[in-house]
Amino acid sequence: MEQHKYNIIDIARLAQVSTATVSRVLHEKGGYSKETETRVRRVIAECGFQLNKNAQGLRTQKSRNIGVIVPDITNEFFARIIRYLELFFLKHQYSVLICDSHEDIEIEQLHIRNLKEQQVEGIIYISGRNANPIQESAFSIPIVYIDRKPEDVHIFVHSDNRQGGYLAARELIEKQCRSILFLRDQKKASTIRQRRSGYLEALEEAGIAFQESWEIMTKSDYASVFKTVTNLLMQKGCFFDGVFATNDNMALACLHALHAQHIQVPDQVKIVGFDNVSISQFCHPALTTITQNTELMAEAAGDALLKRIHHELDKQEFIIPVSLCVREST
Amino acid sequence: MEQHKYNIIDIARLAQVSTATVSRVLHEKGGYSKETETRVRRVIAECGFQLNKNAQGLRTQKSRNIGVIVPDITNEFFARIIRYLELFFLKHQYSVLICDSHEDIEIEQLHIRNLKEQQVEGIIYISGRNANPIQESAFSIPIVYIDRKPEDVHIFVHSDNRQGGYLAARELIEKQCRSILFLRDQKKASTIRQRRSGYLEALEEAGIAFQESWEIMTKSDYASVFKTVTNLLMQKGCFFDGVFATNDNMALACLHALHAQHIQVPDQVKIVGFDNVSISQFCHPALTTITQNTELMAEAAGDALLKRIHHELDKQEFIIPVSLCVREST
DNA sequence: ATGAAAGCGCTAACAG
DNA sequence: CTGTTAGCGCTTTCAT
Repeated sequence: MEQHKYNIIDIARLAQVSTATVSRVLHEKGGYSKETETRVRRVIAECGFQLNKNAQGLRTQKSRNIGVIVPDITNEFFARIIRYLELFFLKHQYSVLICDSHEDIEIEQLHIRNLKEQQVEGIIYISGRNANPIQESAFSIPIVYIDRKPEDVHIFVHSDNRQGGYLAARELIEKQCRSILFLRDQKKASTIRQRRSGYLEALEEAGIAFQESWEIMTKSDYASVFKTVTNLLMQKGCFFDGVFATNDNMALACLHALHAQHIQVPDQVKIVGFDNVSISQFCHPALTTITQNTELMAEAAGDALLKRIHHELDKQEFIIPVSLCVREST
Repeated sequence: MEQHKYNIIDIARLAQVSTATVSRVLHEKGGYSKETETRVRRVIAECGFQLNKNAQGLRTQKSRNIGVIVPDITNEFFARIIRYLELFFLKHQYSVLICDSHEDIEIEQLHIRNLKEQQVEGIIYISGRNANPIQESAFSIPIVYIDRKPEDVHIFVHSDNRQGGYLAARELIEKQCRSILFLRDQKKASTIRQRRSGYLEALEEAGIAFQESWEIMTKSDYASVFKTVTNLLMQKGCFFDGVFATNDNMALACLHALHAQHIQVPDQVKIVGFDNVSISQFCHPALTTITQNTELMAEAAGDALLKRIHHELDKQEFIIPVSLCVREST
């Protein structure tokens, strides 16, 4: 194959036209005859010409790049959103620059600096459960937030967490649970608050009085949850017959802790998780859980960002519906 | 904050120097007095000036971008490699453009076209277990392959799969297994072939004669593996006391299939997986597995690519050591 | 130690 | 329908 990299001037020369015409053909702007078009296209194909995005971006002041900042790409839930985001923007001829912040403020700053240098036209900020206190002003670039409500006014999209909490609790109640733990991350986040209120709503609807002792706070990693649940069992026995955990990993740790104490799931205790990541389907018994629609979330965020870039949107909140996925743990 | 975007000319004017000097300060090239330096730096800081990578790339013909193509970012093993790659290149002032091919040749082409337009200086191609037959020539851009041996000469890095297979089988043998299944993806891939040969080596070393019926081929998704193992159990009973699965997901499916037939792990059958993804640590019983060192893989690949870009490397194979992680399934 | 100026590849306004 | 040309922001050679 050709070693030399062709530019638009080479193409113009070879096709015996001006660079303007080549550019017009390239972008299907019209204003050229059928013959010139075919001639130009043929030369482009023959040379394997590729547009130089740097030059284009410099000239047009539009990079067609957008940045995505995520706390941990290794987390399946985030990875899924990113996947759909990429697909969405590919369709719209934008490139996506993915930045894993490792929940480290310095790395995040480095990434943001880089995104600005890359002239991104917009940023999607996925904060997830572990919201960092980032600076939001001082930003002339449009930002769409996923999963986290920023302090000042902005665009953000998130699941219908309240509904999720409600569906989870209702499922447990329908399966005859009367003492339902709310096993949650100790961090305070709007997502958790919303899930809690849905859970409370379902309890109330069923005429079940919420007990303070049902709300179990813990660090959200597997080992911590396992220990918390085990301690609970040791100290107070199995005084509950249902658990709503605020994510699948916590639900799984809870499941194993119960199992280790010879408590049967779902016979003695039923469990509902949140997220519907693959682990919930491949554990034993498979977890009933709340599905967050990552595809819809990504599309809503992408749409919103594009609109924002084109000044067709100022501020808005997008709430993505969730659904109950019943498996073996209830 | 300032709304206007400053460029190097603005800075030059404000600092009463030429753009050349600003550029020199920016890149610490020397050739300026202490005073000018401080003056320039102050202006830069005050304005929040950010370099324009498009212009820089255009002028220098170096984008400082590298592309990473991956079949599925949702797969934790790949996601971990990406994470480390990002970190590595961040350190080296390169941006990483991550492309999820969805194992779809068309999407991959789109991504490759985009990477070329972005003027990437190199590409890291992670093919994983599901190698696509991609075009490798017709490429003037340096490529480093991870996990897959390309047909023509190139740079590639992969785990010591043979050693992994050997360690897995030896662990099983040491724990008194004498009939050890090799549960593998039906696809033929160099990684699997290597793991197989390590497994055979360990058997031979222990004086165990390999039986054809021990090699179980199956599609690698959870449901298929579950079905395959279940069928095996139905038809031939539990004629084995150990299983070496070529990845953790398969090992997990096997574990659950055994469990469903009331076969105890590790009492009756012991299992070793491969990869050491988080699921292997959070399942019950936790899986003994072979750890692939994703960090080292990423660093080797990054190093190699950088060297290749600077013409300091032509062709080479990098083999990354693996290790045995003993947990509860053996 | 510093500045002037050319030019990277492309687009778009303007001229014809 | 097509061409000419200025200029996007930056680096770098050559002068001074």
